Amino acid sequence: MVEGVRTPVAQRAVERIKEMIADGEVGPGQRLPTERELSARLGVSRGSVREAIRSLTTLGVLSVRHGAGVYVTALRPADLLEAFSVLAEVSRDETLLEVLQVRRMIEPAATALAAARATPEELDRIGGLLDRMEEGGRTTADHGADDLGFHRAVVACAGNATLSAVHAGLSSRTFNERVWAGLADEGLTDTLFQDHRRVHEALLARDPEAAGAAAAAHVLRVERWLSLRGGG
Amino acid sequence: MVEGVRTPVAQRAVERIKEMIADGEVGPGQRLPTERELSARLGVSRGSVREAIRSLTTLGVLSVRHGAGVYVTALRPADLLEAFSVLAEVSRDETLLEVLQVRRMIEPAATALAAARATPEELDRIGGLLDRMEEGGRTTADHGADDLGFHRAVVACAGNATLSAVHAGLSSRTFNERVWAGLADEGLTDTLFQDHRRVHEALLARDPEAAGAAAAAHVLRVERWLSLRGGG
DNA sequence: CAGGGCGAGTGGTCCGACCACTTTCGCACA
DNA sequence: TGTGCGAAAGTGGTCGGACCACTCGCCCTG
Repeated sequence: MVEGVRTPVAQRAVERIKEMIADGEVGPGQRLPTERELSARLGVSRGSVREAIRSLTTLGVLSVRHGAGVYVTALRPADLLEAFSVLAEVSRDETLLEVLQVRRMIEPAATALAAARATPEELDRIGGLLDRMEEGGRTTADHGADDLGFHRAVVACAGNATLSAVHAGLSSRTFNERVWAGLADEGLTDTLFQDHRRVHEALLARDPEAAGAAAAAHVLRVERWLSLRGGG
Repeated sequence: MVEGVRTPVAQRAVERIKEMIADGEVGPGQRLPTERELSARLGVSRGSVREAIRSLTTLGVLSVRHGAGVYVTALRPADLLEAFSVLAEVSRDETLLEVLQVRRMIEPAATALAAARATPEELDRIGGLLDRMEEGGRTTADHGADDLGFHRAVVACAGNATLSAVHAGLSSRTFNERVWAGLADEGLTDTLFQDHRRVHEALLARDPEAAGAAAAAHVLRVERWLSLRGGG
């Protein structure tokens, strides 16, 4: 025997469950066998089954309902990418620059798409977000959160759930708060507000190019601030 | 008491461990306390601690070494986005169109960056990939795998690990194999080879715009084929 | 027929035991 | 004195069983 590779039981259980889904034994939205039955069928302890389920739940493949059973999710990108948001959550400055660089690739294109596809209601709602954001009495932390909401709303208008999920993974509230606090120190809050208005106007005008350009300028502003602050 | 929200213990354990990392109590590469000690410190059973660890391991935040301990990963995007690759693995056709749309946003920009940053060695290697790919005797499945390698190599030249990780999550070998098989049926294999060559030439010429355009055309070709096949 | 309650079934959590693996340290040997 | 090996301690891996918390459906009651 030169095997040498001992795969953890829980890991194998993950594979087996994934197979059950891939083979169509259980489809999206359907219920998985009981933890106790899976335990018997896979020949592993219930604890290991639970670890496997926990793993797939974290990935957004399964969804657990206490007392009711374990279900396969709809397997939509949004389900699978929710976990993905830890990235921006634990990343550090060097990687934040990388993250922003990727956002600068995505957001302009997404915003351009939004200009073509956004519904009047969506545009209205975005305008409302901006109005509220510019009201007095809001902290920089609020601004960071509002900004996040604004960008997500815009990207959502593009009508691509995968895009929204990826974008969400590249954004984070805490990071945004830091950025807005930093930019406020330099008196750039109004400049950022203007960036937002410019995007909104381009969306209202159904002008993809202008929308994309406005979004690119906005992200670039943040990116430049971060790189200067980090470098010097 | 109108609380009503009973957070699962294991979930809270996840939060606590994430806090430990966010607060710098344990940094990247460092060892976490023992499962048994965490169990005591968090006031939950070892089983629940294990589920929490399993969850964070799945996310790429922790790494477990049997008999040696649990470690925090380097927390590089590549670590955190590995899990992300399940997306392309279990997605179905409708979402594949969304995925391709996102790739069409990313790849041109990434390829343009690569034109500016690629080292001669990298360009050489990419040329070698293309040579091998165009040799005789390769199946369409091989072509799909080769294509994946080509795109990943190009994106890697951009020098942005986050970008590479996101791109990897949006690509999948099995999907590529299907596409190349389908396109081969329509005699388009050579057209795709030409797409690749055009990208490579633009990289060699250090021409970002041409590189981006070539990449966009390539992805668009695949996207169009998929949407036509899906629609009719 | 409608309402409510009870019970079976499911996931949630805990405990304690033992196995598999890694690392370390001290002893015996050269 | 140096070195290599083996035992032991410590860590994660797995198991089994027990009990709690929650959901749902059946059945009894009015």
